[in-house]
Amino acid sequence: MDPACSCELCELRGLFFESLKKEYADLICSGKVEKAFKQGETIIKEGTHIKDFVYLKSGLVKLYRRDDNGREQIISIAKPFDYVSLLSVFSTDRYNYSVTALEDSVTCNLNMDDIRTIIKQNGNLALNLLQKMSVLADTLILDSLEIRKKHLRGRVAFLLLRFANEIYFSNEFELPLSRKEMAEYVGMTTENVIRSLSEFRKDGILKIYGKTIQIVNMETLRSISEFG
Amino acid sequence: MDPACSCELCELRGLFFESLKKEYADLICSGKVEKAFKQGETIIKEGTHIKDFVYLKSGLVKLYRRDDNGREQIISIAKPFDYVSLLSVFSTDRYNYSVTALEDSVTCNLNMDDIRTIIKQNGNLALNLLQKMSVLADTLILDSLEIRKKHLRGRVAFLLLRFANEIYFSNEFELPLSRKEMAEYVGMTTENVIRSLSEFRKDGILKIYGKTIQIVNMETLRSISEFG
DNA sequence: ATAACGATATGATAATTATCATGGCATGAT
DNA sequence: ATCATGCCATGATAATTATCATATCGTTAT
Repeated sequence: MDPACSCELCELRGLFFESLKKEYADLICSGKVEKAFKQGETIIKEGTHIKDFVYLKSGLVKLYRRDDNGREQIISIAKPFDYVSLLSVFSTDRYNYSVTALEDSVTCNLNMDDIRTIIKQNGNLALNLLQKMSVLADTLILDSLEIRKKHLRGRVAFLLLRFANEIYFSNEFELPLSRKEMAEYVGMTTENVIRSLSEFRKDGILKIYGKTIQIVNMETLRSISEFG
Repeated sequence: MDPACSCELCELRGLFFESLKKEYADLICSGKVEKAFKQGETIIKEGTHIKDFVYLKSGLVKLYRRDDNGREQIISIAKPFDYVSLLSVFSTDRYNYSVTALEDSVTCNLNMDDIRTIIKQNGNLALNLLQKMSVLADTLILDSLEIRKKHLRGRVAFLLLRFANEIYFSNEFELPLSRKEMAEYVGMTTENVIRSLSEFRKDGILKIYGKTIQIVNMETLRSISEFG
């Protein structure tokens, strides 16, 4: 094995390498490129030719599209272990969304041709990928339906709960999104995101210090998210 | 080859069998079950254990979820060649949506364990499935974003165009959905679907005879869908 | 035949949400 | 320093959409 290849130590290796024989793992590993991105930097640009299979080692990124009027629509927030390029990567040769870093992030890029070659010879990897892609697609679709059926306050509550419980695992966190981006995520206007946050603050559900949010009353927030 | 197995003649065989060696194709083929459903019948019920890999030979079906308030949300309309169970099938052991027939339909059900076994030994099939799943997921997500950014009239126009141009390939067709179901698909109320249709009729864009729709002015409908 | 029901349809009104205007407060550029 | 710019914030108003009430029509059950 290539001694310069540290994939065996990578905290993500299980996702990929658990299903691969050593020789294949080495091929992937030696072909990989790690890239670091600062907050705000573009990782993938919509319309770009797909060459790499990208996953996120650390940080936080947003996937989004720009519509005809130049407005952005955020598709999802991806955290480490998520396969950033997974959706488009097998369906087309160009990305149909962009990805930018919400926090300083590190990606690991694997060569797409290598991946294809290995899949053809390795059924376990294929099943593994099918499963991950299936989970991802399911999640995105269910989230989308979930958000759609809520009122504005419920959408903002939903987002805050997501950050608290599934990303930062804390009642207090710094929002990685601007108010505008939150609006782009849940399909409402910036003003109404701000208004909802202000109302939550006035009702004693949150404390807000700029981008830092402290959830004071998790239960109420939860019931607003479910319907209130 | 099993002489009773007519998969070689199936119009769908290309989707599956083009990537399989004969021996595997025979295994799949002899394990398949074809099922016929009348309009309105349930094909898959949310929460049910997944045993089969289902695809649609003929007809038209809706995929939908029931939310906590008992309301239905339609995820998509699937037409022949679509892999009805594709989304959940690799991610979980239970369906998280239901499928019912909008028209008389025939499905072909393959044994999921067989599929898994064969994928492990057949990389081309795996890549083929990955690609199809990727396309499907992409489409669902982009459609969802597309619908979300439109006003109500635009959503109804979008739906009508979809039926005319991608399903029935005609300016005149019989709606496979009730007004209520159209509303559940695009996230609006039944009354407003009806109102939009009535307005299109008054404006001379459509002729409506119950469930039969004739699109008189395709261009106007298209511009309403895009934004108007 | 008649009653009951669900789908279609329309209007009036209420609720929700977007848009527009304005101002404060940071931050970075000149 | 001050200027411009991009968030954040709030209020007033307009637009959009949902809800409620009511009626018709067709179908099915009795």
